Parts: sequence; C-alpha cells; structure tokens
Amino acid sequence: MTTSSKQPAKDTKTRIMDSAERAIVQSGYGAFSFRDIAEEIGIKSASVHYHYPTKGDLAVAVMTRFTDEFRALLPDPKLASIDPRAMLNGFIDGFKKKIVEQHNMSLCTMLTADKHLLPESVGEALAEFYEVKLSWLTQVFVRLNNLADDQARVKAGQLLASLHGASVLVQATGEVDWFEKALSLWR
Amino acid sequence: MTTSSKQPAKDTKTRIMDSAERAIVQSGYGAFSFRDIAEEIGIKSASVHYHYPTKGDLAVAVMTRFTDEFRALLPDPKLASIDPRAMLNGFIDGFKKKIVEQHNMSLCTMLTADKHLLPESVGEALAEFYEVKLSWLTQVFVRLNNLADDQARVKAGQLLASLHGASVLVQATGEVDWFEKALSLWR
DNA sequence: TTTTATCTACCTAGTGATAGATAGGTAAAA
DNA sequence: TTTTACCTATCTATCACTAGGTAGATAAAA
Repeated sequence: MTTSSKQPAKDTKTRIMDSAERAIVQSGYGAFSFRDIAEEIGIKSASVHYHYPTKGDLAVAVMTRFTDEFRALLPDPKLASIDPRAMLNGFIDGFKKKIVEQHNMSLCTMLTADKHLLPESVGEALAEFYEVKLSWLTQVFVRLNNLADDQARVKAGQLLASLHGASVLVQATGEVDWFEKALSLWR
Repeated sequence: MTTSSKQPAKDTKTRIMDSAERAIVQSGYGAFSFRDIAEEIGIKSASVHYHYPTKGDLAVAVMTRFTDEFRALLPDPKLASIDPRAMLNGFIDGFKKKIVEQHNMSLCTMLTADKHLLPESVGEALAEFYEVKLSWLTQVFVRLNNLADDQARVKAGQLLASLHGASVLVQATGEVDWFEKALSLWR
C-alpha cells in the first residue's frame, strides 16, 4: 500500500531511452527513428520530441545513461578483496552477455561505426565511455602484471580491441563461438 | 599508342563502385545514396539505377570486387619463398593502410555493423569475405606455429578480432596510435 | 471555495528535405 | 533496327522537426 504508488511502473523518458538503445544497438544511429520509437511505446513522434528535442539529445541521453550504469557495475580496481584476474573475467563476461546473449553488437561499436553521422555531442559522450573502459582496465593491469601505467594502458587497448573485434566476428558470421575463441588469449 | 584505346579512363560502372565503396566506408550502408553517388561522378541518379538496379545490387558488386581484389593480393600460404611471419605482417600492414591512412573503418566492419539493414545477398557476400580471410590466416598459422587446423583457426580468429577491434578503437578515439598498440601482441 | 494561471504530457497536422525506385524519352553506336 | 547509356520528370515513402492545441493536475490568488 505504501510502496511508492507515485512511481507508475516506468516513466516515459525511460521507456523512450530503452527503445532507442535497443534500436541503435540493432540498426545503428542512422536507422532508428522517432516514429519507430513512438510507435513501439504507444505515443506519437511529436511527444518523443517533447522529451528529447533532437535525435542527438536522445542519443546523448542513451549513451550517458549507458556509461553511468556501466561505471556503477565496475568494482574499484584497487579493492584488495577482489582478485584482478576475476575483475578482468567479470569485465569480459559482461561484454559477452551484451553481445552474445542479445545477439548484436555493442552500443558503442555501433555508434563508432556511425561516427561520421553523429552530432558532436554524441561523439563526446562516446569518447568518454571509451575512456572509462580504458582507464579502468589500465588500473587492473597495473595490479595484475605489475606494469607501468603506459604499458598497462597498451594492454588495456589490446583487450578492448579483442572484445570489440570479437563482437564484429560474431555478428558477421553468426557463430557465437567466435567470442570465446577470440577471447581465449585472455582467460 | 596500342595501349587499350577501348578503355576510356574508367568506365561508369567502376566509377560508381569506387564512389559507393568510399561512401559505405565513410558512413555505412544506410547513409549512402544513389543521388550522392550520381552527383559525385557527374550523372543522374536514374542512370546509377540503370547500372545497378537496386541498392543491394550495388553493395554486392562493391563487396564482391573488394573480396576479389583482396584475394588477389594474398600470397599462397604454402609458398616456401615467403616467411609466414612476413605474410602475417603483410596482412596486418594491408589492414592498417586501409584504416589508418584512409582514416576510417574497413568496408567489412561497416557493413557488419549495418547487417540488420542489408539485403540477404549483401550479407552473403560479406560472409564470404570473412571466410576468405579466416581460411588464409588459418593456413599461415598452420605453417608458422605447426598447429592443427582447428587450433590455427582459433588463432586466425584472434588476430582478425584484434584487427577489427583496433579499427574501432582508432575510429572512436581519433588516435591512430591505438592501431599499433592493439596489434603489438602480433608483431 | 472558487477563480485564475501555470505546467506537464500528450495530441493533430503539417513543414521541407531526402530516400529508393520507375516510366518514358533521346541520341548515338553496333 | 536494336541496344546502350544516358536523360527528365515524377512517384511514394519516410525522415527530423515544429506550430499550435488540449485535457488534467497543481497551486496560488480572490
């Protein structure tokens, strides 16, 4: 009774972002439309513009939310109670879950491919996301392999490339096994 | 004088494919148009449809030509006169040239990202290209590391993932250095 | 307690631009 | 005379985006 009768399931802004994220991940920035989103959640496209004036605004909101949720999932790399190996595997598993189980490429890979079409603001949100991943992985490699910062950052880039490239392979061939094969170097 | 006066510089079909390939690589399948291509080469969009009835036909032609040219550049993996290490480096350098110097992602990465939008025929041409790369790399790794076929194919997938992932990193960050960093594992 | 004003979240109806694709014509080459 | 390679002109669909309106909630003023 007292349990938040003010919260009507999910608010419209959230439902719009959910739909947009799914559409971008599936078809890219150029191929998702306000009309499709509106239809999916049962309002008119003009009402989507009410919440997010432009397509760029919506994409930035999606990307920002994604980055925040992602950051929240990452443990502190310095946390002594977690083995850095386990952190790495957790990171890889998280990526795998997104691309293999949902059967598409990651949000950031899709937006990167469409970078020439993006408003600058979306490009910035995208760059920030890569920086979050790179700096977290760098810290983990520093701990795991006793490396200097710049050396660890190179390794972070290598792993990140393997992950993104694995998603390309999976998508292109339709064979999900390629993910584990491509990542077996790191496990 | 006798040098092919039949070949008037470049025929229209070729110029259309050149323009389409550049456009796909730069902006993806969804964001290249018959109108843009027509304007670029100085004819009308209806005339592009004369040569390639549908967008899918044009994309298949581009992808097929790309695969053929690519295949022609690859040396026979069994050729004793070439060190397999050198073959690998040549492969990586070829990829690097495409994505770093031309400053965009590869044709196949772009089309893979847009796979949900592609006519089936384009998807098939794309899959064939990946198979060409994978089987060539597999043969090279068999020779280089004395591996069984299936083990070598896993390594081929790992390298291919690194390459494609590196192009994503370069595109996302704008820092071309990421290519060599991500590939340093393999050189 | 009623009125007035404001805000939220949607709507209808439309803009101009652009997309892929087609019908039908023309002029030159084979 | 048929084919080739282009053209003009147009079709229908869809795009992002906007103007202007409305029902309902909230809240301050009378």
